Amino acid sequence: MTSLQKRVYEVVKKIPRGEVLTYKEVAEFAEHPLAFRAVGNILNKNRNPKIPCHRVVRISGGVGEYNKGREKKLALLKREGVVIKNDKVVILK
DNA sequence: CGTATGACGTGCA
DNA sequence: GTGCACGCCATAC
Repeated sequence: MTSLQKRVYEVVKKIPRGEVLTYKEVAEFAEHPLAFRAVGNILNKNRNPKIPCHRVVRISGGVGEYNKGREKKLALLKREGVVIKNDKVVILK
């Protein structure tokens, strides 16, 4: 269990329902701004249901991948109130 | 220890 | 808007 992994889990765990963070944001919050690549890896290997990893999307708004399938991720996000436009997450700034 | 791969991002043609 | 090359970090072999 690396510290990065711990931080990533902490951050992702704190994502409010109906909101999403980008891999880059998660990396920033985890104090490893350049490790967004590793963030994806960590989340991919993660099988902990306490981690809402489906709330982590691409910076371009794309939903990205998911260990249970992109469609599943989309469905979960929609169900939680996230607005999806043309298979892309609408990130309001 | 070097290489390859992956839930990614950026830059450029 | 699309496609491709490169860079980044962690993990698997």
